[in-house]
Amino acid sequence: MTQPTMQQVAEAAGVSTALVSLVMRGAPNVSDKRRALVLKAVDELGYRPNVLARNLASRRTHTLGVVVNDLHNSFFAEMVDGIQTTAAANGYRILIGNGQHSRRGEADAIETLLQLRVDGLVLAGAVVTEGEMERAAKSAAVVAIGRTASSLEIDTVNCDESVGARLVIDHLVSLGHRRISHIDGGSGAGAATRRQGYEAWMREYGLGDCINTAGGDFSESGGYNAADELLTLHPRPTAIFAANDLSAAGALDRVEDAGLDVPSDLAIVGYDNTGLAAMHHLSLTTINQPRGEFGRIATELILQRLDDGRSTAVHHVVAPTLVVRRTSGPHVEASREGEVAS
Amino acid sequence: MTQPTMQQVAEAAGVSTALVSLVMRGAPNVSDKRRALVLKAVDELGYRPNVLARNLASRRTHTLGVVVNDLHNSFFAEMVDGIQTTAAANGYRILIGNGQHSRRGEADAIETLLQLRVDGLVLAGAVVTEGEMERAAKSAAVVAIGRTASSLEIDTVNCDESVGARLVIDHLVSLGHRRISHIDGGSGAGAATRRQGYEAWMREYGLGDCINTAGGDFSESGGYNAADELLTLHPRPTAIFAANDLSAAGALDRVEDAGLDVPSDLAIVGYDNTGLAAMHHLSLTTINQPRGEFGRIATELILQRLDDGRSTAVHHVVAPTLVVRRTSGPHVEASREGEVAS
DNA sequence: CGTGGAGATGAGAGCGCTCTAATCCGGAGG
DNA sequence: CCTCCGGATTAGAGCGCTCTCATCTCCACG
Repeated sequence: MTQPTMQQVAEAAGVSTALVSLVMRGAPNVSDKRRALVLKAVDELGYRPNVLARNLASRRTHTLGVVVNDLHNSFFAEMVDGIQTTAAANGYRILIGNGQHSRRGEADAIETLLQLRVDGLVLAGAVVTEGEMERAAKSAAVVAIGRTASSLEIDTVNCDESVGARLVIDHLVSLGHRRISHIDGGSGAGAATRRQGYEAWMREYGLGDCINTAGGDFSESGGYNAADELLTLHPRPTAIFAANDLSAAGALDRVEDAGLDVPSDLAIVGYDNTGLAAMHHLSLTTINQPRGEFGRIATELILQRLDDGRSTAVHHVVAPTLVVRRTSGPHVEASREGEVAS
Repeated sequence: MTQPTMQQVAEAAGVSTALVSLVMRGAPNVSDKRRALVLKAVDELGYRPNVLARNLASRRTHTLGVVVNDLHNSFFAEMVDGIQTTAAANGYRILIGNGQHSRRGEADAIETLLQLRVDGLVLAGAVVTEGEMERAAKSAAVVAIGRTASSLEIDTVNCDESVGARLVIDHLVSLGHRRISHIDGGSGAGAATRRQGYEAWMREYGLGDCINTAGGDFSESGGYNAADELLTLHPRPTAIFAANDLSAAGALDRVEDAGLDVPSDLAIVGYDNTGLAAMHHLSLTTINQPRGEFGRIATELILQRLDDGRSTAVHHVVAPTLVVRRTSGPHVEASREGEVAS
């Protein structure tokens, strides 16, 4: 279990440890002869550099820490892909810390990563306080995805939720909808901005009177209950804009239970473009956030601080896009006429 | 950006670095007076122990590496929770490496973690070769989840797929089904054992004649196409056992497109009990694997090697359970009678 | 054949911590 | 008041590597 050291490799190859170090780091000024000698020894001994010692001595880990708020949320997976790809392309490795969905867990993960002396830290959907982020920023380059930060030391990457809301309203209005209700995300991350965007764009279209928000909590059952509430309205809304896909799915359930047809009786639009939305079964119109892009940009921001020495904060805002699927369609007055006729 | 060291803390507190070290590690034989002195200095300087140096000096990292094959698969999230909880309870922290769904990515992640000198390594759904696992086992305690290993150095944790298949067949047969078809997972992990279990238990019930497998690939569209194929059979199967939830969802789609009712015309059972299956909209009967349990057991196996010095391999097999939801119900001959009547 | 200089190699001092062995200290016991 | 003892404290030698200099090679050039 005890591993060979650079010292042993040096002895086996008949050179100095400094030379072995150079070879291991791929330095250019090493003769082919010695390089071969060293590599042979490395191979025979099964030598594996001790990153701990290396990092300690070089005061640089070339490692980025990624703290995800919740591993269960597949939203983060693509983000991590983007981070990992960009990091690898620049000679950095990544280490993932799991926030376990709590502020405490997140703080622990950050601490662990900082103790390991990561060069940079990507906080994805972090719920820790800004103070904790600033504290972290004293030891590493920090970028937060999906939240704001006012410190000069912290960069951010966000999606323009207002644009997202606008895309939804634009889409629905162009389909002839006017009574567009919203199912919000309660106190969840991003819920407030989405709701504000909804209200702002409704007013922009002169539909201030039609603004109507039912309380949700980003969950399926929350969406179900909110839809239940919306269905009792007179006149009934012709479209529902849910704050995320899961609650849209819940709403869809409730609406279909009521015997209404989606989208002809009622259109439903979600948010996030999760795997769920793409399922044939649901085929939900939704807003897509470029998650891989988030990761890529976040990583680049860190690299700028690390390698280019930038020291002012950059706040990146990315525009979301609309993905049209089955659950949205032209407004049809059928159901209302039906009511009148009966 | 440069961080305070133990040296500085010692000076500030007017004690030796050795004493600071003792305080940081919570040693018992330190007077309250000095301890307070040290903690005060730590706090004022914002000192954070350098894990790199600590690990280097102590030759122990108290860190477990977790390599997940694919972060996108939420299957692993619960497993990681189990690992993390158990590890934390025993004074270990975890670091997650992402295999990026490829053998190469996995090998890289393993190498990174080993270079960091993790004490143990949990390979979740790993696709690396056994040789690579054995190589890793030379440097850390290794346990593989969801695959076999013959080395004495490697423990494993697996689910008994045969029992899973049996639970499904038992359930369907007890509901009166006989013509139970299978949608398999092609060459995916676990697909073969699930298919074999299906066939074995069908024979056990004397239903060898009804064995019928349509090729899938663990995907939604694969399930859809397989169901398409199964619906052309005469007589048509009355139940479908899909190798995972996603293909079950695809099958469900196809079956409902055909105007058949689930479960009265055709029952559908999935496998894995993913979040998908739990959705009200699908409400899929499926097989649950105790994922958190996997993680817990895997971690305990590692701790046994690490702290108790076990040196023989242990292969743990866990039993899955059946989760009955909406998509399975008694066999009703209605559709067939309907055909006869027309 | 001597010389200069660029490229290749080596010596050695840390990096920040742990850990062993040695030292210190205060009070119980004589 | 001295001795002794055990807990509290410290000195100092590493852990395995990097990095700065110093040194050594070797060959083109005069």
